[in-house]
Amino acid sequence: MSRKAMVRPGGRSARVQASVHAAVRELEAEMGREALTVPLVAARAGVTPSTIYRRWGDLQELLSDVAVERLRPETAPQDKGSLGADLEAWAEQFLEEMSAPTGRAYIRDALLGDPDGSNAGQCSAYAAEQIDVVLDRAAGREENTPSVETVLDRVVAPIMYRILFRPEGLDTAYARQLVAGLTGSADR
Amino acid sequence: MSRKAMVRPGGRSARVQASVHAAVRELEAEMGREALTVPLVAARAGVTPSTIYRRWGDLQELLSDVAVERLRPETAPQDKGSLGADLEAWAEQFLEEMSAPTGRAYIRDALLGDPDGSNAGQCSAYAAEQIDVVLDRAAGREENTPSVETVLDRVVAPIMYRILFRPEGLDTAYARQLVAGLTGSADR
DNA sequence: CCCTTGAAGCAACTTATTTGCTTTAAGGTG
DNA sequence: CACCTTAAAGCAAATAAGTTGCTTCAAGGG
Repeated sequence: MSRKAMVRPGGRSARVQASVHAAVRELEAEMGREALTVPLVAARAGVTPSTIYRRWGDLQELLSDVAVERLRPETAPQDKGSLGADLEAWAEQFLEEMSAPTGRAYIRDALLGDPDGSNAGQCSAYAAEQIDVVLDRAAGREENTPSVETVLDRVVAPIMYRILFRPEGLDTAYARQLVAGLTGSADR
Repeated sequence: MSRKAMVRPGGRSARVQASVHAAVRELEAEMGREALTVPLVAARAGVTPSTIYRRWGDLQELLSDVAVERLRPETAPQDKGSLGADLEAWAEQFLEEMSAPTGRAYIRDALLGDPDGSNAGQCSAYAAEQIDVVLDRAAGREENTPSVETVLDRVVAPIMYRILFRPEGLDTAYARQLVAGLTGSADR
């Protein structure tokens, strides 16, 4: 979000940004990600290509911004009554969303056009927030809780690693197994 | 390696591929990754741009191929006398290589221009091979060994996750801590 | 209400990418 | 060994993308 963050909040810039993002989403849905080009997006957004080049630099950075928006979780994690059950449910859903073809495409896009790593950092922050909610809830129940860091290392990282580097045979059982390994041995 | 794999082994194709790869490495060293373009690489390699476009599709796929080559480990893991020490040494070195700016760039490139995931899979296979050597050695000493999968989940995945998503404050202590968590509790 | 200023539009220009056709040379065949 | 076959390379023309200097617009501050 390097450039986006500098945008003036209320006026024309905001409208341009919104219409460009909307154009990306529409065209992605209509013709697929492969078919996107800057001039095409510009035309749909009613904007000149140079506006996009100047604000985003290139297609990848624009897609990265849009991808991060789509990776933002929409709902708080479900409350299943215990830390183990909450984490399990969250991890399963996370794995399912992220390992689906569209999820993987968003992750790749987010990483891709991200010179300074801020978009990738945002993705990780989303996961950390969700985990934080689960852990706070468990702490409220006086359960023993691992740290957010530990959950990131033991659950999130393996899932993401496999999605990115070994996309074969990923299923929700894997997510359950990771959570079990964590709650079972109660590390750290 | 989708396209590269189809190349006839001995003849002109192989020479072209070698000279294109060499051109990428030279130009990367001389002018930096940002400055690379297909026409530039082609000129250095003594080849027409259309050759590159037809064989690799675009600059990203070419860079991805080259990046994977550079991520291939060059030496077998050191033998430090015990599983814990071997894993620790390997993990430290892995983290240092991968988290250095050039290592991160190669990882990103490898993931980036990799439509079918085969280059990313190769990266993971390299790590798995190295770990396999360490584990075999430990088994030969009659030590209790975790599975390769476990080491990937508990050591490699967290390191890669942090490199890609949270590049702040990574040091060898982190690698040691991951290995300690694994050998200490002897999971699975 | 009028400046200031960052961002958008426009247009000319440069560079990259695609494509049809021709030529080359590796590898197999008689 | 000369001759085919064929995948891949070269070439060049055409299209498309990306860059840039300059002009115009409109939000926000005085």
